[in-house]
Amino acid sequence: MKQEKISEAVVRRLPTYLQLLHELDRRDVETVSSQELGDLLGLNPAQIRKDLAYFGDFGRKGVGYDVQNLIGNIRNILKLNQTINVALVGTGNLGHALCNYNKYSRDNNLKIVAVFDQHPNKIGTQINNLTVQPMSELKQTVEEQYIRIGIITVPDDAAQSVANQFVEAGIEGILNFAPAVLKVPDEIRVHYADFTRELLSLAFYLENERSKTE
Amino acid sequence: MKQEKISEAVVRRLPTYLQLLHELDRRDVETVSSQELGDLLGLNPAQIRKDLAYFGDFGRKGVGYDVQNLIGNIRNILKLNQTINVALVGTGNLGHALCNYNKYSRDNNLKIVAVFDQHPNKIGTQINNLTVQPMSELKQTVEEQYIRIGIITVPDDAAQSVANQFVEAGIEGILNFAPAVLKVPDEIRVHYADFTRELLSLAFYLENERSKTE
DNA sequence: TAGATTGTTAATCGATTAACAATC
DNA sequence: TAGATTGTTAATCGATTAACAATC
Repeated sequence: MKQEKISEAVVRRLPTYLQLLHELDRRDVETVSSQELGDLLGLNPAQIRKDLAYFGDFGRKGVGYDVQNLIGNIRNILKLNQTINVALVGTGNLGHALCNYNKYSRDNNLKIVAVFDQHPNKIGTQINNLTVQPMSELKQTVEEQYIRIGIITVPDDAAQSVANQFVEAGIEGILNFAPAVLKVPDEIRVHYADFTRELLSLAFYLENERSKTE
Repeated sequence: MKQEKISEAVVRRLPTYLQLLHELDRRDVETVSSQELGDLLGLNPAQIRKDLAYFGDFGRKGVGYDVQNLIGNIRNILKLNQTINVALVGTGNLGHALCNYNKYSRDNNLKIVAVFDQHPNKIGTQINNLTVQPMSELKQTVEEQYIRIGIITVPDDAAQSVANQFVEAGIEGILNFAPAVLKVPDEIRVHYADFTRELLSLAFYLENERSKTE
């Protein structure tokens, strides 16, 4: 283990590793080699070893990695062993989907603990035990509940305004679902979960000129 | 313009460019330089020029890029000027959200034209003018409706099975929302829109040890 | 014309992969 | 011990950035 700066590419692979390891664990696989992981993920085994080695010596020479042990280590790296509170703004379909989608609170400790909306007729309604709050309460709630991550699921034209309010409230990171580029201070990290980007770039790779009779 | 192989990184930036250009167009901006685009997107202007130059000479020296003209060109590159039919499997919250979310059919021509679910009690229900169909009809519908892209919004343990059926039906690309790594033939392209990855990697960047009294 | 900005080549930077000594 | 596989260094590959001639 050496303390270099960890590249973003490395960090983005960690959740994928974790996902696969959880699956292997469910299948009662106890040990896995970088070669096997590479095969399953379509990655170079050297890359996997190098990625993991940034954070510690997790493997055993001649043996490989202990699945449960590696899961624990990656969870630690990603800070999933502590509870991280999350706020969500925008209770449209997508917001609802995310609130209900507790997959990400099953294995990790990221929890949506507050939900906000700008629409007066949404305020006060219940989503999954949470009462939709007005935007005016955002700052206070973020502070009181130690909320560290904000999720934005509002229409694109409202996204920047919500981001500003999150920043103002002292959030550390933003996950933005709106198809908009956000401007925030450098110390705030924004990740984009904008599926239109994925969908559009997918279209690029389609074959040209499929004859369509119509 | 030169015909090299286009790297994935370049392709992934194109939707972002397009997004911003649409916004500039709405603000009646007629011309934009790579410098301005770079400022707005946090990218190096040389990179933007180089990205665009892969596909053609879209700019004018001493002037910049005509916004509407560049929009048209990028739309062409991404094949958004033809209608591309899309199928969706999984009518949970997320599936509903995507069906209703017609943002991506406002500016581009990717259209969800068929919806499927495995649950008997979902079949026959209506989502946005579309009748939920059983999985048994997937192959035939894909063929009849020239569906080229499949979206997967089922639970992770069902994702691979759905992917197999999409491949079998002759789909060209898959957008997978399930937190699972899919195995498909090389010629099928899979993009992941798995927000848990984004959320988990975001957690990595949080400050350590925020003292939480509780 | 003078100023601005492209398209592109060359230089730099960073990330991936290969190779192998260490060792379980 | 022999075989396997790590952790890590060195080599390669690719992507980003700088620089600048071409030209609007």
